[in-house]
Amino acid sequence: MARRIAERLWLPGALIPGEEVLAREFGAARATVNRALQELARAGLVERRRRAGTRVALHPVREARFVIPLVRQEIEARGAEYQYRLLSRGEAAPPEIVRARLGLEATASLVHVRCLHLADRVPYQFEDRWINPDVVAAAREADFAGVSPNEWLVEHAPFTDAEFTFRAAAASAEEAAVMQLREGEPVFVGERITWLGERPITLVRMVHPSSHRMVTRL
Amino acid sequence: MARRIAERLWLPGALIPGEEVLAREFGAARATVNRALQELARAGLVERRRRAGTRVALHPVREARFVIPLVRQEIEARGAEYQYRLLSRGEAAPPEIVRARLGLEATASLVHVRCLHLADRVPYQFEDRWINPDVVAAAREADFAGVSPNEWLVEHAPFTDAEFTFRAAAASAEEAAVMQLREGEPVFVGERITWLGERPITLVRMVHPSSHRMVTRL
DNA sequence: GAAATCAATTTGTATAGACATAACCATATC
DNA sequence: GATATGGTTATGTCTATACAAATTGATTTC
Repeated sequence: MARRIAERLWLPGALIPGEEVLAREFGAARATVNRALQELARAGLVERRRRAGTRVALHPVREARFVIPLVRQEIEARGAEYQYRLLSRGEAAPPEIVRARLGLEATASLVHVRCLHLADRVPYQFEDRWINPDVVAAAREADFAGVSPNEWLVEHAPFTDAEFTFRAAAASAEEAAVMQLREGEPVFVGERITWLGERPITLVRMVHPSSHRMVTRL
Repeated sequence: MARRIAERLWLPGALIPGEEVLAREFGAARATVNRALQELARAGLVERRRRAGTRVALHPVREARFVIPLVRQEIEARGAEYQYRLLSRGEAAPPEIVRARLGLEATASLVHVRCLHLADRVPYQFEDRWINPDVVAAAREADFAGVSPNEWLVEHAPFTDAEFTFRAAAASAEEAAVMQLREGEPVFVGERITWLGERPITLVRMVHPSSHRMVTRL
């Protein structure tokens, strides 16, 4: 069926035969045709609606999927040597922008960790993280000297929801110093917020040098 | 089952009961349990292997999914006015870097289109595209004056494979001029290559000002 | 002791059948 | 003519059953 769409045997917008008809044609059970069509729908090739039938997507709103591994795995997968350096660790009232993004009270106090991940001794990612100790109490005791908060949280704080943001930005003076860049140089910034149910766990800002590439195939 | 994992009732790395046992426990058919577990596996929460069973993922390699809509839809979805401006259109031998990325012969000649997408009269995306007329012959006739190559290709050239790359870069002199930025200012660059089977269709470079954000929730 | 073989187990996938659910469409009602 | 009503139909999802495929672990063989 994917081939028929690619070869324009079934044109965009066209209604394709019903599951029962296709099942008979392909000599398969309707359940099997259903599974196949659901896969095509997930891939964005067709649009399905009850009673209305299945049609070839007019504007295939495809989606790209990016795996989000641990930094260490990401670095080691490239065959590079991984190093971790803790820059600072403390507890403080977060800046207004962080507080608001996490939807916290004005009185909230968060664990703040800044650290650096290196690949072959070159700065790869600068991590600036705020952790909510009301949800992850153990974060108050963790010293993050040996294990990065990234890995520590995977072990200690499961999450149910997450939001990712990616953008380009100019390196701040601090980021430039840490990453061995010039101030104002473009950097690739990822931001992630995770929740356990309704409660925010952590907000992390991950800064990469502009040589960084996020790639995916579909 | 997702709840059990989130609540650490089933710990990371632990082997969870077999499908048959779970089916009995939940009062469902094994096929249903199988579907549920396959969903959890796709979400990266568990890892499954035949005969070995299902275990809770140690390092939940989650994946983020970004929908890749048409620029116009993206802009209109924000409630902004969409405008399109064709900057140039021609046919030429591509620069070596483009040729190599597409895996083409040195003699290849490609259709080259440069255009601008605006949101509320502000430059939103600069599109620099190369199209392979050997695969999409109609591209030689299309003038791209009214419809952007982005939308034109969706209508005229189905693809089977695609590769997306995102990164931060410094605006070139040309990009800065077109996007009303200063040269060297950070820009968010997306690059997409699509293929029909083995044959490359198009390579597009999409440049956004640094205010652009790519967001997803999971 | 190492390698080959084999049975058991768990997931993967297919089947047929059933009912649920949503949406379209024609008809009836006001 | 506008609004309800209900039948029809395509997809959504579940059940029960069967067999395939992969991998483990024990056993046998050399």
